[in-house]
Amino acid sequence: MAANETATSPRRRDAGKTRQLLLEAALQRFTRDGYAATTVRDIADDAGVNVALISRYFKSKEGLFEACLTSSVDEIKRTTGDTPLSRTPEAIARQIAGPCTEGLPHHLVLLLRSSGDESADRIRLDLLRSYGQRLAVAAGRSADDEDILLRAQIVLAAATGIALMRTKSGLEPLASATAEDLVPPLRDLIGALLQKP
Amino acid sequence: MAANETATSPRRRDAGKTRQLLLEAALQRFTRDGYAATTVRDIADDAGVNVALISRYFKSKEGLFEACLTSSVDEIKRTTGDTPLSRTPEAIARQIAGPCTEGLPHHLVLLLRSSGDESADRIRLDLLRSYGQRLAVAAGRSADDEDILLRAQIVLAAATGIALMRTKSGLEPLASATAEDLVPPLRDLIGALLQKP
DNA sequence: GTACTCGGTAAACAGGTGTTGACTTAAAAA
DNA sequence: TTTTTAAGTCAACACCTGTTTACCGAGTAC
Repeated sequence: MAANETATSPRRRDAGKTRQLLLEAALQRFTRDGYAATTVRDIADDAGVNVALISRYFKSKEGLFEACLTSSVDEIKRTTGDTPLSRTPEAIARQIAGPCTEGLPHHLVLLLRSSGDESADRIRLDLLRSYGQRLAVAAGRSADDEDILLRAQIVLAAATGIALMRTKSGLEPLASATAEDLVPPLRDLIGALLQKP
Repeated sequence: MAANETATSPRRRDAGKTRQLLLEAALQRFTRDGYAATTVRDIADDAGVNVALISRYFKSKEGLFEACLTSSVDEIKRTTGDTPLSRTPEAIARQIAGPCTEGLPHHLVLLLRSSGDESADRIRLDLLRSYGQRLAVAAGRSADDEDILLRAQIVLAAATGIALMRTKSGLEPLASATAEDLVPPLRDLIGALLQKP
């Protein structure tokens, strides 16, 4: 059933609103199932709107996917701000350990999805690169240091893998571990990779 | 062009051989592009055989995918043997740091792919679970210790994420890092997660 | 009221998907 | 050789994919 439908309100006509409904539904589907496994009819049904509106508002399925990507990038930037990341491994760990249906883990998983499209790949790569640099800076190092940059990217990749494994595999105890369970090991992981020796 | 074709040999009829050709082509495709993005015609073309033979030898696309999964599981077991894993973080790191087109990283990426089929999911989950346990044992702990099991699974998830990021994102310097580059940070990562305090 | 705008709908489209069945033909058995 | 077996081929199938087109009708301006 559509997310916003109620018996009393048959949903007034509002292009902006339905555009956003489509975007949210697409974000969920693309993140959970990937690009190829998701059909435009799935997305439209989830959003409770007509399929043709995807082509109208986003030009194509790929256009919708790109919109999801940039929307995700924007929200990451909005959430974490322009300021450098929290400096302590503890704080970084806490971000990664968040619920995997929202927040950073969710966005990281989407960033791994690929439509095969070139411009989408560029968006994805740009964010990963900048996020890696900020992670290096947060560790109190220069982003020019190739070694620490590699280590920061390993942290990023590890966080993504953990998020993916948590949501998709059902591997226990990892899948249903709470943030409290995850923070201590993640703190160790981040500390070992980024802390100055 | 087909992997085995040469000008001199028009390939003799051999059910076992073509079955294996299909399996190898499917492994590559499924691992690189995922289940939904891969067509049976792609696989058949790569293998240089007729599409209909997929249905004949593996019953369906899903059957072929399952065959890939169990084949991958078998090879992991064959490679790492029944004996516990190497005990040192260094040795484990070296496995994870291997080339991402073969060996453990390759297999781990395939294990993340999903066809949505239930029995395939079970195969995947069984291997992940057992591999996590062996990792815990290799760390010199009991597999019953919930905390160390969680940490072992985090190592597994991290290794998978790294393999995926290396092959799919093109994020530098991670994407083209050599094993020598990767082993030191990975040794730190594994040591921090699994070493006794 | 009428005319216009534009968000929304329905049906069809062209092409690609996995799968099937009848056929051919190479190789082994008689 | 002839017969028999089974590996491989071909063409069609029913369905699903993303996308487009023509149409409907609620809300607004006149």
